[in-house]
This record gives sequence, C-alpha cells and structure tokens, in this order.
Amino acid sequence: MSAAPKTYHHGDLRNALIIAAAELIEDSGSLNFAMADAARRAGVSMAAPYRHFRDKGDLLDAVSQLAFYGLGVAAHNATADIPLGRIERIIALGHTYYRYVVDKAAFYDLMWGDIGARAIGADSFDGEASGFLQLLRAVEAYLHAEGLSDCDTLDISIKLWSMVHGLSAITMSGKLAYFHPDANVPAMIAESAHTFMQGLKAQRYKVQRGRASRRKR
Amino acid sequence: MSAAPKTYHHGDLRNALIIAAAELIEDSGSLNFAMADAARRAGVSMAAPYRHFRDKGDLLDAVSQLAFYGLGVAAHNATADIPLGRIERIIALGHTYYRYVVDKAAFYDLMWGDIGARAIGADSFDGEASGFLQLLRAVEAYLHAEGLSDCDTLDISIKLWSMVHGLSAITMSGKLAYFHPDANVPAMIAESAHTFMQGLKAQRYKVQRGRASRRKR
DNA sequence: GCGTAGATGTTACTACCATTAACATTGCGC
DNA sequence: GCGCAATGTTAATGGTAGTAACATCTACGC
Repeated sequence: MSAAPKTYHHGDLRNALIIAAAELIEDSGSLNFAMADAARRAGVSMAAPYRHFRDKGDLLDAVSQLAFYGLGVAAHNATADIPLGRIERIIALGHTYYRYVVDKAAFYDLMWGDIGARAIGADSFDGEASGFLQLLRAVEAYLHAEGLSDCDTLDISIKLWSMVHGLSAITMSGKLAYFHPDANVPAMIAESAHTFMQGLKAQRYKVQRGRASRRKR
Repeated sequence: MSAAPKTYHHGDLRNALIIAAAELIEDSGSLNFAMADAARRAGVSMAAPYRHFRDKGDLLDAVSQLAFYGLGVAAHNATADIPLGRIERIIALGHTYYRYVVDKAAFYDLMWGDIGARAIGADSFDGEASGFLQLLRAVEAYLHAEGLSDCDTLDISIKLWSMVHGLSAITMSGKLAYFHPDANVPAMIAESAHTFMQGLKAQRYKVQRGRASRRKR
C-alpha cells in the first residue's frame, strides 16, 4: 500500500493531516502553522482538508487528542514497573506529566491553550482519560495501602493533578524562573505529593481524635 | 484635555491601544481580535499601532500585564480585612485567583495562553508580582504564626499557587466538569490549603522526632 | 521666537492565509 | 455496470499582519 500513492483519493487523509499538523507544530514550536502547509505536507491541495475538518480549530482539536494520547502512553511506560500502592508511582506520573509538557512546549499550548475561548466537546476525552485513569488507579491503590480508604480518590487525584499541572504551567510561563530561579521542579512535585499525603493522614488522625473526644471547638 | 481630541497626534495612543485591545478581548471572549479593530477603536489608522508595538504579540504582552495588574488589585481588595497570619487570608487569595480567571476567561488565555511559544521578558512581571507578593506575605505570616518559620516561604507559596492555578486551569478547560461534574472548586481550594498545611506540620513533627531519636531508616 | 530632528500618524501596498464555490474523479452499494 | 456520495482539484474572495514612503506635529537647542 505504500507503493501506490498516486491515486486521486488519498485514502487516509484525515490521519495524514493530523500527523502533518502535529509535525508542523512540533517543528515550529507554535500553533501558528498554516492549514495550507499541513495540506502540502500531506500531499494534497489546500482545500482538501476541509472535507475532513470543519476549520482549523477542528484539526487542532484532533491533534490535541493525539497529544493527550501520547501523554497517556508516556505515563504508562514510565510507571509500568513501579508497584501499585507506592507513592513513587504517583510521583512518577507527575514527573512524566511535567517532562512531557516541558519537552513538547508546543503541545502544551495545544492541550491547554485557548482554554477560555475554545468550546471543548465532552467526547474528546477518550485519549486523555487514559492518563488520568492511571493516576486514579495509582491514588486509589496508595490510599488503600496507607489505610486511607475513606478518602475520596477522585477528589484527591484531581488535587494532585492540579498541583503538577500548576507547577508545569508556571514553569513553562517563565514565571517560576523569575520568582525562584534555582527551583527544582521534579523535587517540588515529589515534596508536594508527600506533604499532601502527610496532611491527609494528619487530618484523619484529627478526625479520629475529634470523634473519640467529642468535637473540638 | 478630553475636549481636544482632534489633534493629529493622539497623545496617549499606546495606552489607548492597550485598553482597546483589552475591551475587544473581553467583548469577543477570544484573543483573535484584529489589530485593525484595535486601531479603529482607538481612532487611528491601522498602521499607527506599529509605532508603539513591534507586532501583535507585543501588544498582547502589554494587555497581559494589565490583566495581571487587575488580578493584583482584586487580590488586594479581597483580603484587605483578613488579618495576616490566618490561613483564611491565603485561601481568600486562592478564591480570588480562581474567580478572576473564571470570570474573565479570555484574560486567562491572555495571561497563560501560548506559554510554549511566547518568549516572556523578565521585565514584564512588575504588575503580577504584586499579586504573588501578596501571597508570599500571607504565607510568611501564617508560617510564623503556626510555628513553621523554618519552612521555605517562597517554596511553599509557589506550591500553593500551583494548586490554585492548576485547579483553575483544569476547571476552565472543561476537564473538571468531565471527570467530576459536581466538584466544588472553592471548597477544594480551601481543603487543599488545609491539607497541605497539615502535612507541613506533620513533617515537622516527624523531623523533630527523627532528630531526637537518631535518624530513622 | 524659530527651525529642524525625531516621534508619531497616514495612505497605499504586499504577501499570506482561511475558507468557499464550482467542478472533477473515484469507489461502493445496488 | 450505474449512479451517487465521498473525496479531491482549481480558482476566487475577503480579511489580516506587517512594511514603505510620505505627512504632520512637538520638543528642544539656539
């Protein structure tokens, strides 16, 4: 099939365009690629893409899904051999997230840029769900292993995700380097996770104490 | 001075353009305003802006500073009557951040969009510094009041900022609504702060215990 | 006061790009 | 095989960023 590229119909133009766009974004480091370039790279005329994508934003959404999918794969690879139940697994997920985002800065814009303006369809999350679900599983296992089963896994996972995402965003924006030039982000990610989990345990003890001796205050 | 607008030279075009752009962004809810529109709104020809801004991105940077400045003002107003040293002051800063970002979605894109692509000058932080400095002061006072003075104020402030920024970003992206439709973000912000601070205290006790009885493990 | 240099604005132009319209080819269901 | 829907093509439209060449004003030395 790779020997018959001369047909009038491309055959898999939609995917070819997604890949072309992803390459253009990665090469130029910016989302400002030209629709025409993506078409050129896929070997079709510049009007062809509009048979598959309503407009440029539509194509960007598709590439965005690909980027989230790549994150999910990276997360899986990075944590495959760290046992469930250990906090190291959660931290490794955070480090993977951070590295993925920083290494592929343009992808960050793709995944998180124009958040205020873009209307995001609920059906566009299948790919990324994979990454977040990995976090959910790791958190659930950890909470169970630490005797914190009464905590809300979803709630805590989102809070952990927020920490890592926030640190990544602040780093990428250049603001971290401005306020704290010698910050060590991976270390901060690990520390945040540890501190947060310590806090959960402390709160649990507190609640238990409170329960045992009437409620304080 | 408002009675003599008919001069050939505008007099304050730079600021007029910044305000015009901010209004266009807020009205349209998108960063995709036309340079020509900003010029029109300011009452000048479409080439005039280029005497004051190298290109559109340069103008956007200026508006971004304005947005961060507005955040600083909002933060100040929201916390003026909450005493230093109380965690409520830190939480109020988080809530202000969240509300500002969600209320002005287009401004979010302005402040945090295109992070991967835009090169941000170190001199562009004066305005926003004000907001972050307020957090620094609140955290420092709290740590002191709670006997946690040996903690690193800057490090902890950045971690708290990250949490709130991350929650805000995930909310705005629509992903929070997808994974956790009935999440209460302000409550999560408050909880995160409490849990984190509890964790700091627990870690301090741990260190002290460790110190008293040789180092464990 | 005055005259000029540089700052600020204007009009006219280029080049590019997203998107659409009208037309061409192809493959698939019948 | 036939016809229609899907998929591509070329050609045009309209809009935008940015530049060039020219115009006007303002500030400042004198």
